[in-house]
Amino acid sequence: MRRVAKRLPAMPVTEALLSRVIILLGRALSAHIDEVISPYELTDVEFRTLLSVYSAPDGVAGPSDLCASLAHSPATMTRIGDALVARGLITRVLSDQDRRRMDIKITPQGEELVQEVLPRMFSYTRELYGEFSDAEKTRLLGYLKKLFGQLMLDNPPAGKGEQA
Amino acid sequence: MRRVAKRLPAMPVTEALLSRVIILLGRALSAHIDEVISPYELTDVEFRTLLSVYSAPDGVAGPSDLCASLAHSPATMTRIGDALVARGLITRVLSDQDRRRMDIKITPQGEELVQEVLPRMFSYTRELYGEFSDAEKTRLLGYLKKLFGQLMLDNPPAGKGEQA
DNA sequence: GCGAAATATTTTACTGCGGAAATATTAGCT
DNA sequence: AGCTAATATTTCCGCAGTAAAATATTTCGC
Repeated sequence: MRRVAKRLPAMPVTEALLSRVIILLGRALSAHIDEVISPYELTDVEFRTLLSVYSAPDGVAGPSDLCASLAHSPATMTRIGDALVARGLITRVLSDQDRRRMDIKITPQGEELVQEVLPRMFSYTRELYGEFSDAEKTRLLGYLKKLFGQLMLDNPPAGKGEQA
Repeated sequence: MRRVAKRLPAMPVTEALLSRVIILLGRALSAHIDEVISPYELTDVEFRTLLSVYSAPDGVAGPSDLCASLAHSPATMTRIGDALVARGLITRVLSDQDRRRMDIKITPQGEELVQEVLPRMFSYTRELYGEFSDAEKTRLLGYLKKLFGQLMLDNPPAGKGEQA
């Protein structure tokens, strides 16, 4: 990147570097999540979907709810559901009130898996920010949120999921 | 996420939130890059490859160099090269010194494209950090680098490209 | 109540990105 | 010369995701 800067002096070096590092960090963090859940034969989106069901207000959610909060198409959500049902992690039955809908619930095995996986992520996450003081973490989060807000101004203000 | 925290009090909320926001930011930034280059009918990896060639030390690079610095497989790099050649943005000829290698050079049209696209990215990038003072940007970058360093300790220290 | 429009989900067919393995060619070493 | 390693390409395949059509059900206006 320095080499690019040499050829285009108008480049905002620090800012471009910031964006680049954020992108790389995002990828690395995603990759780590994949790694933690890979032994369970789940993809990241499957796991995140399971988490959404796990934490759903009444323990029930419909595919459309999950589509909205996870930003996937209905077709994708169907296949994710198939996978989770096949693994016995969720159940999917027709809703009594509205028989167009499906009621998705987590199974005991699903809860068990979540409660087994999340602590592993937590310990790694804690380790990751071990060198940060509480004040630093707070300040970093503030910066990131500010950036996020700026990014959502012009860009599609389409809700990126669960609103932090 | 708050709902998850309610069910698992052991969760490091701030830290998890930090990681989540970084991932989302990374995706949003990537999406914006895609958006800027989409009128040129180039994918992000094609554009990044073009940039690598643009800024290559002697204006020449081989597929294997690009593979290493952009973390792609040889097969992928061949196809990226095909696309860039088809658009007349690079040339790819057998090296004289080593006839296993290809010498990839950027064409005038390629340089033109880079010099047309980058300024657009720059102006957006500047805007993005408009609310940040120099000191804040520096501090943010410091935090992110610290995090990056921590992340590269345990994780595959496999070089993530051009070393910032 | 009954038909039309709206809603929720699934199915089908397709795209795009990326990689692994096999192949061909060449370089370097002894 | 002959063997091994390096370089790039081709072929084939898989994964993840979507759009649009198909299906089933509910809601609303009259």
